[in-house]
Amino acid sequence: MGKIVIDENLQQSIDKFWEVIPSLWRGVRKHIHDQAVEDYQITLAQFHILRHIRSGMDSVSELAKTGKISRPAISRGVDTLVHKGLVNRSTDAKDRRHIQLSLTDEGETLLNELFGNTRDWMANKMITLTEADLKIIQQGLDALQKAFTE
Amino acid sequence: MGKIVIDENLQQSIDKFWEVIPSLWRGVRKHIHDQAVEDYQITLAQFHILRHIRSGMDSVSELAKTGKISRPAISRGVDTLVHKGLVNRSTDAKDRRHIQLSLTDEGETLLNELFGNTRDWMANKMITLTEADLKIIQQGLDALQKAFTE
DNA sequence: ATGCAATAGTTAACATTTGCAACTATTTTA
DNA sequence: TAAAATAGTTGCAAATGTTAACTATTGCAT
Repeated sequence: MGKIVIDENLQQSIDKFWEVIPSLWRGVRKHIHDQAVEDYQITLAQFHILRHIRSGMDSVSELAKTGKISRPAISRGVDTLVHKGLVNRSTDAKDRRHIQLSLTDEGETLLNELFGNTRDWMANKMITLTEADLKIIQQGLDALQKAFTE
Repeated sequence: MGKIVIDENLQQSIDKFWEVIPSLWRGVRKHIHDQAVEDYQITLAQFHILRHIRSGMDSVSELAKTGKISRPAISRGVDTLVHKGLVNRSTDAKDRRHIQLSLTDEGETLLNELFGNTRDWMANKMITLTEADLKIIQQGLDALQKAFTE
């Protein structure tokens, strides 16, 4: 964690990251946001709860920790999703403090549609790229993943 | 904007994007957030306003449009930054409706420190990569940029 | 074994933030 | 030149977040 000598190549990679990723990510989020809000009447925060539940997180505490957001806030978000019929709460026999969260069929469907539409939107943009470009993108993302998840 | 046939390579690139970028970006944001809030007492929203002002946006409307956030919200965010002495407001002689935004020296310094620290943090992670990996990352980001900014 | 600490979740009270609508001031346009 | 559009701010209501307090359950230490 000490002082680092940053060589030119490394510096350029970081610069490029900041040049590309924030605006790209903003665009993706905007697309999802518009879809979620206009077509499905859920907020972006609620969407992220759904997304994380599908990715395997099944407790309020877990969602709060990864979302860097307080438990009460998540608890309320989950509550509205339950009222919308998108999420189920069920008690865990192993640990009766724990309330297991899962998507309803409707929640699953909604998320699949949202992701499907977003994937098509992204594909529409990326269809202009060559096969070689696509390979490079995958390799570049792999390298980033390797660096940032250890 | 019609139906698209998504070939395997394209599909894999999109999958990889979703596998890597959200969690990576969340990590970066968390690092910045912790820095900004704990060391400089500004919120993440305020940080993004500062960042966009430095990148050349000099009006409330412009910030609102790219930030996908209402003008009143930006107006208030700018107001607190002005009170903190990080942003200047000045009237534009060419168009007197327009209030030009700029960073004060203090705002500039704060942003430089924040970015510097974040860059060091990223470099610390990426120092494990080979020169070839770094080149691939740059090329991959270039390709993504090409696809998503038309 | 039992009592104390920790964990999971919710609720209450309060503060912050956001968005919509309305308003002023200025510029564009028809 | 009158009407429409644009830039920015402010008031108010709604949504969202945080801390503190509370219940229920489990883990642990003596």
